[in-house]
Amino acid sequence: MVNKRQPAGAAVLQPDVTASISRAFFAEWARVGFGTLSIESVARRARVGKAAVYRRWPSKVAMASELLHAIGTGMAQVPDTGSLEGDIGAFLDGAHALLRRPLVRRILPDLHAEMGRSAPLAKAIRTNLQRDRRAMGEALLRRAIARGELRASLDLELALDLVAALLYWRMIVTGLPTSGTYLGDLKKLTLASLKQMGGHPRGQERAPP
Amino acid sequence: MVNKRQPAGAAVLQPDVTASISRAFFAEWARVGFGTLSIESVARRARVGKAAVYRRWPSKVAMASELLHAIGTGMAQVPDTGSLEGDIGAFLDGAHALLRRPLVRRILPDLHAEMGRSAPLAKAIRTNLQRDRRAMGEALLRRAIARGELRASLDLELALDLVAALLYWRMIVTGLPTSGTYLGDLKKLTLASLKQMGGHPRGQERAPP
Amino acid sequence: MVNKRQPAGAAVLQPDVTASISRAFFAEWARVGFGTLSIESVARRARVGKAAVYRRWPSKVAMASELLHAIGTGMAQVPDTGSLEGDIGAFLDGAHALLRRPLVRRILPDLHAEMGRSAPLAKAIRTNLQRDRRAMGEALLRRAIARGELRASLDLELALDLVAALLYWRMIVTGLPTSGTYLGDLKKLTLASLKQMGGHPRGQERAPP
Amino acid sequence: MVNKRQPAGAAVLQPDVTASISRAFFAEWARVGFGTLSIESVARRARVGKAAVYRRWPSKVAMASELLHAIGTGMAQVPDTGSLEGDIGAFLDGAHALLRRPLVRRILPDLHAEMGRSAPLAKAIRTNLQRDRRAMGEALLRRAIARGELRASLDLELALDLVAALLYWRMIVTGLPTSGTYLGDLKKLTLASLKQMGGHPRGQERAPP
DNA sequence: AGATAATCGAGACGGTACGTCCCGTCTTGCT
DNA sequence: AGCAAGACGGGACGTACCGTCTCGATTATCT
Repeated sequence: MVNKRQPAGAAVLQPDVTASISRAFFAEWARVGFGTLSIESVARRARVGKAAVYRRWPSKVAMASELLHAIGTGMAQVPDTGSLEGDIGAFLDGAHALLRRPLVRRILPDLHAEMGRSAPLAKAIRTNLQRDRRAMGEALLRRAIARGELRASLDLELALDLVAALLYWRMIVTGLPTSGTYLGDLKKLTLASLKQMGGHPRGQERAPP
Repeated sequence: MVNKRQPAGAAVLQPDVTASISRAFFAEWARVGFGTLSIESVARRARVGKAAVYRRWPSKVAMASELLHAIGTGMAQVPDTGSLEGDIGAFLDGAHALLRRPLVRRILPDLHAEMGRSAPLAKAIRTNLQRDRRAMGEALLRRAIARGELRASLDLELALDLVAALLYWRMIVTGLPTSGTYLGDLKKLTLASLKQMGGHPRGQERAPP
Repeated sequence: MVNKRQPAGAAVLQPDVTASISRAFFAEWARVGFGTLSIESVARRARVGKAAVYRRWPSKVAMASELLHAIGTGMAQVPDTGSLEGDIGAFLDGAHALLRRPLVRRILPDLHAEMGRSAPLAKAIRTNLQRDRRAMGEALLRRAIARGELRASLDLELALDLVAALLYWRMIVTGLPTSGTYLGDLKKLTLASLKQMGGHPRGQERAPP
Repeated sequence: MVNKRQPAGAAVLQPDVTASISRAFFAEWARVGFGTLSIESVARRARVGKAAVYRRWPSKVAMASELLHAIGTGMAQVPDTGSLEGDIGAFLDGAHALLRRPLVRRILPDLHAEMGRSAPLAKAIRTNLQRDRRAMGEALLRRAIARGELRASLDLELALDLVAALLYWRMIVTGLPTSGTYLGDLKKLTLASLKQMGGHPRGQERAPP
């Protein structure tokens, strides 16, 4: 048995207090935005003293970095359905489901805006979340190339942007609705565009019938 | 004869004060974000009394709406170069130049985040700026259809998203650099993708050589 | 003949505007006190533009000095009834009537307070008003000495203070009421005290019966 | 056993902050007058947040009332030297010393002026300070009557006014200096005047030799 | 009669203070 | 030691006025 006594009267950060703060943090973020977000309001919502928050994280940015990291680790799931069409479909379905959650819709653009302002936050997010997601996307594309579904000459950078950009733009930036067929059409467009990438552009220049 | 007399001794808001406030407003926005932006700091930076600001706009949101509108009106320029390739190139060049400006890079994602929170701001922006830009984009595509460069069956919604989304994603969201060739490759990709839209997807399914 | 032409089309400060401002000035002074008194509120009450006030006086203190001087000149009336008792009675009756006026009750202590703060105001008041009143009091006492009603050896300074101090203290400082008999008793006390001044104090030391 | 527990973690107003505010309050009062006195300047001078002031007193008047009361309680000292001459001398010496203090010279007339304007302040001061001082004065006079030094028939009201009025008038209202002999002469005058009060005025009417 | 210039009201200007609210830090006393 | 409660210095809120300054419109004099 481990004799790991705390130095007499030593208390330990209580996990349920931490969890309560974490929930309150994201709820408040979604409600008022990162800039306006105050530790005090988080503590109030978590029914916790302010000191309990500051004992855990030194700042708002540190709090966001750590909590987002904890969430993000389980998020970059690689599907590998066996075909490019299946992989793209699964990826877009997942992203669609994620971006439909109100909390995410509110927090994501705010996070990107704050990253433009706070270098530490930007670094933390880019190295912890975006890198993983980008690596996952690259793997997906390389598998398709290996299967012969895509040309080896395609521009990976551009292809990755293509896969991610449209859904984000539609759902987060424009705020327009994604009608029943939109997601399906988007899948088709993405697939078709990927397939022609790396080819000779002249081939497509004939006027469509 | 115009009977446009002021009511005797009426003082008038001075244009140079308005201009100074406007400059300070955007500078502060870029610096701290919309949520944290305080009227007091704007007035201080503009070397102006707080009352001079409140005399002009009742709130931060009203201020943003009007000032962005004033800026945005001159922004939705339709190029009409005579060919789809030229139009797309001109549009992306313009957007690229715009998104390279530091002030815009800071403010744009913040604006989108705030629009998700403030319905009045969202409405003002969407009806004043996005509607115009979207209309301009539609006109561009319809001209290309009329010229026979694009199929009449293409999904306009999706096509518009395609044209706008990638550059925004790359420059604003990921924050990654747009290398010398990136913009050119993006133009080619956009053009090729547009041209195949509305066609039978099966035709492109043959494995690339 | 004096060739004192105005430079063609010269306008002149309108007397009724000046009078209206003067009335409003004292009314406002009585209402809020000198420190809180603002030119703006005076102009508002006088239904006059702010500039009309500033065109006449450069400051609040200058305004008070000039207006009080204009009022005070007609105030230091020497009665000369032929006897000390008559003179003292007349003086105290006059002072009593003056200090009963609400405007005076309000303004006088405020003026004294402000004089302790503003050297220019203090100088203006002391040389314009207090000097005259003090001279008048001295003349009154000297006449009584000449008549043999008072000793020549009495201390003029102290005697003057005695005549003025009690009524001011009672009416202005303590704010207690001056009952019907108070003023009469005060006259008797003042008279008796003056008469014994300058004499040998031992004479009065016998115990009262 | 005293059950005076605070409700768990209750914070308590810090006495040194209160003292700092009090000092700053009187200093500012003496500097600019009660009307012009701003809470903000008091807080600034005390190097304290505005909230720390408002946490203690709801208004300027309440602040003045309480602080003056706190000061005034230790002020109404009854000397009781055993003789009227000694008592009067001690009282006037004390008053002289008090009225010589610059802070008092500035604040006192301002306080009286403000009392004419603010009923709550007037009530607070009259019941807390003036009542005590007046009671102390009455006791002094009654002792003298008991000793046979003064007539029982003298008018207490008038006598009290006499004792207090002259020094206040001289030092505060006229602002004239109190030369070396002035205070001594004043004592003699006061004493002599008191002794003759309540007697037959005719007895003193014979012309002084 | 017409020209002219100072005075008039109105009000925008840069400021300061209001009294409230909330921030992040720090202290206190209970568990 | 961890916890809640809350006082602390500080800063922004949006309003109300401050004294200064700038307007057209008015008005009284002088040509």
